[in-house]
Amino acid sequence: MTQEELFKVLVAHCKEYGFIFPSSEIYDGLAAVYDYGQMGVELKNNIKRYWWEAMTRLNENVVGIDSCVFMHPKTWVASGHVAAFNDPLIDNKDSKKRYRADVLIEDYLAKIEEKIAKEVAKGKKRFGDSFDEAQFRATNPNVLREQAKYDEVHGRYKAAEDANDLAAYKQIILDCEIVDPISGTRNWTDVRQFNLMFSTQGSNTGNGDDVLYLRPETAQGIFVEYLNVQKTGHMKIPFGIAQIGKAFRNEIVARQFIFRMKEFEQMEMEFFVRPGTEMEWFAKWKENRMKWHVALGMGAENYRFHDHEKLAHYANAATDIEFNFPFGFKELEGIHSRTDFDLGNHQKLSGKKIQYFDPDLGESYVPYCVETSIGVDRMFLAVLSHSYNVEQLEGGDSRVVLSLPAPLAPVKVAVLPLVKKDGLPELAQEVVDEIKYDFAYQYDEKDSIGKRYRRQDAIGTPFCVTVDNDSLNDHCVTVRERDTMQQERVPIAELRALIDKKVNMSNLLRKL
RNA sequence: GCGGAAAUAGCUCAGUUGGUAGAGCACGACCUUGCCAAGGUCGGGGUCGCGAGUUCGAGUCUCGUUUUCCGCUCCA
Repeated sequence: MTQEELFKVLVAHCKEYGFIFPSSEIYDGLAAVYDYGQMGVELKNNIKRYWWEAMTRLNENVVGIDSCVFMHPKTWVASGHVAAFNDPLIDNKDSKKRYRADVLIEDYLAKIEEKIAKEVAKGKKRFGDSFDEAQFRATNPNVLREQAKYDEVHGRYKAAEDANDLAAYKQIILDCEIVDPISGTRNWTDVRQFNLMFSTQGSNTGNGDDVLYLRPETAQGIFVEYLNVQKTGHMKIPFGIAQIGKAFRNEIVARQFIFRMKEFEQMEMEFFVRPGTEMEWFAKWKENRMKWHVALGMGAENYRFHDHEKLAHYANAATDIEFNFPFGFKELEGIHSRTDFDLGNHQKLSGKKIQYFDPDLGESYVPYCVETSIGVDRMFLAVLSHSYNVEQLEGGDSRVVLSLPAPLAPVKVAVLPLVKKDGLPELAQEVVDEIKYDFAYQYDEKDSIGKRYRRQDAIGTPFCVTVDNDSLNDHCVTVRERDTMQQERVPIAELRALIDKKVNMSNLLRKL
C-alpha cells in the first residue's frame, strides 16, 4: 500500500468505526472542519490526559489554566497577529502565484518614482551646477506626466486602503495594466481579504467598533494570565503554565484531513525563565518533549527535530518535532524560545507592569519564555496512522488492527460471551460489573466470536475477555491479547490487575 | 484561490444509443453454529450531492453550484 492509499484507507476507517466524521455531513459537510465520534473522543481525551499529567504532575513548577477563546482585542495587537495577517491578496491565473494587491500597486508606484528620478538625474547631468531640481520637476514634461500618473494612482490607492475597498484595488491593478512578474499576463482573480483570525461582532450594536476574534493560538491566554498565576500561585521563576484548548485559523487552504483544520486544539506550555538562561531551557524542553513522544513506543526513528533557519519575529530559537506521517515527515510540535516578546508587548500595551522580582539577582525583569506547542489533532493523526496495520494471517486471512498504545486506547477491554445462551450473558455481566469502575469497556454478544475479535481489533481494544461454558464452573475467562492474538486462561478475580498492568497511564508516565 | 477528477443505499461499486433504480457487504428480527470476519429465512433502507435547462421522458446530455480528492498556492 502506498502512503497515499494508506491515508485514504485511514480516513475511511476513521469514519467507519466512529473516530472522525466530516462536520455537518447531512448538509454536505463543511470544508476543513471535522467532528470526533464516539471512539475518537476517547482516544483524544486520553492523548490530552497523557500530556496534561506529564506537564503538570511530573513538573512541580508547571501549573495549568483554562482561558477563554474570546480575549480583549488589544491582545492580538500586542501579539502581532493584527498587523501581520491582514492582507488583500490577488492571484494570477496563469502563473498561479499569489500576491499582496497593495504590494503590487506599491511596486508599480515605486517604478514611476524611479522613472522620475532618472529624468531628474538626466537633467542634473545636462545642466550641471545651475540645475534647479524644483524648477525642473515643475517644468519638465516627462516628469510632469509621470508625476501626474503617480499622484492619481497614489490617491486612489490610499483611498482604497482607507476604505479597505477590495474592488478598488483590483481596478487600479487593471487600469495600470500591472502584469504578473512571472507570467507577464494580466489574468487576475478578484482581490480578497485574507485574515488569519476569524472575527465576530462583540456587541449587539454591530457597529464594528468592538470586533472580537476567535483566538488563533492559546498561548496569549497564558501570557495575559501570567501575573495572576504568578502571584496567586506564589510561583518562582523558572515556572510554567500549561493549557489545552481550541484555536481557530482561517487557513487559505485547509486540507489533509485533520492535519490542518479551521478549528483545532492545542496543548501549549509557556515556561518563564530568567533572561540569558533561555537557551539552556530551550534545550531541556526539546529533550523533555522528545522523551514524551518516544515513550509511547511508536519508534524513535519516526521522530526528528527540524530547526528553523528563518525565525518568526518573536523568537530567538525554534525547532519542530516532526513525525513520519503517511504523507511524510510533518510538523507535530513546535518548541520556540519566544524571548520577552509577548510579556513585553502586553506590558507596553496594557500599561501594567509585568515583571518578576528575582530575589537571587536582587532585580526585576520581564521574564523570557520557552514555549512547547503541540496540536492535539495532529497527535491524534500521528497515533492513528502509526497504529493502523493490515496483518496477513495464516490461511490467507487478513485483519485490520489498530495497535494503539494501550493507555491511549478508547476501549480497554471487551467482554464477550462465547454464545448468547446457557447463562453466559449473565456471567459476562458479572465480569462487566467487576471491571466497569476501572476501565472503558464494551459488551458484545452479536455475531461469531471471531467477528467480534476483529471488530475490537479495528478500534484498538487491547484485551478481549471471553466467557465460555467452563467459566460457569471454574470462574475463569479467556483473555485474548490484541497484538499477539495469544489467549490466556485467567480467574475473573485477577482480571483487573492483569488489564491494569498494561493500560494504566501511570506506566507510561513512569518512563518519562 | 487556480487547474484537473469525482459525487448513485451505511460502505464498495454497477447502471447499455436518454425509456419503471441494482449487486455484494453492512443493518433489523428469528433460527442455527460456537475461540479468530463468510449458515438459513424474512425484512427495512435511495426524490441518483443540490438547482436550473434541453427533451414526450434525464442517474445518463448542457450550464451553474456545493463538497471531496490530486497538483499548485499558502502556512507563526
